[in-house]
Amino acid sequence: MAGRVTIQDVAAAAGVSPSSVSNLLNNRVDKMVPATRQRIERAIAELGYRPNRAARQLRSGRTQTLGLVVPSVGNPFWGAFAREVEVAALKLGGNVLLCNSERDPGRERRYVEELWEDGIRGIILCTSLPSLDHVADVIEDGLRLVTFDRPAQANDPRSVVSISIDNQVGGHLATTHLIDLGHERIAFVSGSLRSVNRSARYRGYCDAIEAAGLSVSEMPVWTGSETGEFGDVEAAGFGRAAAASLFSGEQEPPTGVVAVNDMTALGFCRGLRDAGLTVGTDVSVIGFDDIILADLYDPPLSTVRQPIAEMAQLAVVEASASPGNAAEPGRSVLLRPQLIARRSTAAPVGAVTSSPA
Amino acid sequence: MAGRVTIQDVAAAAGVSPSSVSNLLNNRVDKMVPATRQRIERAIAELGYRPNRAARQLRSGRTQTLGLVVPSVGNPFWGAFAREVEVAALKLGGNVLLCNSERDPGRERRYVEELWEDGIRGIILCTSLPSLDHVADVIEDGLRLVTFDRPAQANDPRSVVSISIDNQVGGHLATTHLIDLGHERIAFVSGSLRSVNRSARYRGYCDAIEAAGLSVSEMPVWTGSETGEFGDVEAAGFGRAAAASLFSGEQEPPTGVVAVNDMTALGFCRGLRDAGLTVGTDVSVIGFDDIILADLYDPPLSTVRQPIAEMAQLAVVEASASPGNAAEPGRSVLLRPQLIARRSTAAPVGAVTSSPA
DNA sequence: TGGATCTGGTGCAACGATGCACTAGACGAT
DNA sequence: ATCGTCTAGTGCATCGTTGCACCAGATCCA
Repeated sequence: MAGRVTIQDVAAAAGVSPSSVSNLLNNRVDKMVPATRQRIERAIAELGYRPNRAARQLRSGRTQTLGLVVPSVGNPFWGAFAREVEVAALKLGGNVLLCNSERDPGRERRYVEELWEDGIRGIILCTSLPSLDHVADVIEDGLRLVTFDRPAQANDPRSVVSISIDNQVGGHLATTHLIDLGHERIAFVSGSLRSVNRSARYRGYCDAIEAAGLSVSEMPVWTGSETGEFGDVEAAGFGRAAAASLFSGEQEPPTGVVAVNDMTALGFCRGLRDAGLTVGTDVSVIGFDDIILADLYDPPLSTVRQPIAEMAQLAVVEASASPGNAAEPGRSVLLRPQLIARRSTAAPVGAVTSSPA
Repeated sequence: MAGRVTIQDVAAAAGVSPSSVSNLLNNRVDKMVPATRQRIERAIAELGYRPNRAARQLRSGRTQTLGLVVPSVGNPFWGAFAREVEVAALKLGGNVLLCNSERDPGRERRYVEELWEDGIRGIILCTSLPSLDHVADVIEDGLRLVTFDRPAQANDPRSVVSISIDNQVGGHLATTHLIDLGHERIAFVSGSLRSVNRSARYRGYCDAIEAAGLSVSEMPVWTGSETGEFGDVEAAGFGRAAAASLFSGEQEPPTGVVAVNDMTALGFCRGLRDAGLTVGTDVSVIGFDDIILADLYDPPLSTVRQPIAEMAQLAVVEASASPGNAAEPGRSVLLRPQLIARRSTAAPVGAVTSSPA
């Protein structure tokens, strides 16, 4: 039967006290003669001893388990991220408790509090809310909170670590890509912009538009209703609705579209097809995230890739940081996104860059 | 500061012993006068008491945390399932520890053992391996193992509960759909068939083919290399390779294709496009699972849907079953899959059912 | 040689909840 | 009054680990 060997058994086998075994286990080896250490290590190996987590946590108040709060692992982007987080945690000997917030601030708060009360001291919170007020109490109590996909805000609690790509650069990258291809009427499509990263992407879009000598005010920007749903599952629906709206004939339609993420972009593509248009030929579409389906789509979707594995690794390290370096300041890490050009973007019909007469 | 109130505090506040509080907490209320019970409940509410999980687990050996072992949450199907599992666990007051096996039997075993040794007594294992030998020890020790997406096998340990759709029916459904549309040359595309559910889907395919008076031996069946990779990420690559192979001109190509899952189907569609063919017009393709992208794809992918939410709910209930009803036998639950016809399937060109004259 | 200092380790009381074995007191039967 | 029985609730040892406070023995210095 597994899980039966205790620290006492190891101590007896090695001819030392349980305290010494504990000392070894907790790296208090400075005062221990090498021979003793080896005896204990031998005993541990021979008995196949594994410390009891519950006892450890009860006594020390610490745990190797991380909390991961994502909007929904049902969304391919978050699923991919969750996987990388688990991989990274495994490397550090930790586990991951999975929570789906459905982007509901109330659920976010409840999860964070519950995890905290269960003794979990490190949480990776994937939220795009501008404020962290709803979890401020717990942070003050000592929670190591790492936010992902949400750049730091001025009034965030000091200890918070933020990991994100530079969304403004990403938005710029996507938009410039379309401009370089020759597009001059470029739409921006998103659900509500009340999220930090979305508005940053939008800012990057605006910058690029202006830098090209175009005027944002003349561009078709579709941001759903400001008060509407925020879900990830709904993102595709948004995109579809946006396409229907922008190509309804009420205004001059765009030749290029920057979507706030791949799900929205995919939905937009579907909407284009509904309207009898062809993606990549009639209209260029670029997304954001590079989810697995982007490359599978027909046509393969151009997008801005987030370095998910690297970010997950960073997040796990920060969330696992030993409380020893308690003075460690909060900070913000912005990684650089990467443009992935595929077939959903091309020169606009009749553009200068297309085949010569 | 949260998590500070102990059972002693509650006992003191209610004027009873800690034992009585514990009795209430553990539903040993048969011997307790209602007034006492109410006093305790009041105290709990007023102090905001929450039992310490670690202490509980240490003492009782029980925990509310479930282990979930999926091939990879990066795969949209597993991501969607994981989400539903978490939702169901939440309803029962439980948590979910996430593990990605990458379909590696060694990792599966290590995860299961580790979870067991950490005191977790219920695990939902998403595996397609024909044998459960690699985790038999732990099951014997008392683990409540629920397998998902893997129908029970004759020599499975008795206590194992299996939850799955009826894959054979699913394969039959998909194939019959194509036959009904008029197809007579129907391929089956899969990675290795060394998995229980895939071979069941294949059996359903065979049944349907034979039932239609056609001959399986004349059908193009593509199953990758029997010894090849098994991954979910690779599934799309398989599909693409299969399309390249089946339309290389070496043999008469199929007009309809049954893919073993949606990722493979999507990859196949991409392969068709590589070959200059149009999905739904030149070739009909049907997948399996109904992942979120199936409906977004161009054209929307016909598929066989698994009732994920219902299955997740069932799995969680079984994995959380109190050890009280220890005599409860293992069993197998097969849910019925549902055909979702979309635009990737249509009558074959020149078929009787197409436009007359 | 006595006392200070250092080294390598041990003793033990927690951490917070559990649940078996027990009992104080009420009640009934004789 | 004595004894049994029942009810409602309590005492206490225990789960496995931790880490502070302590200590025996060796070494050093005057």
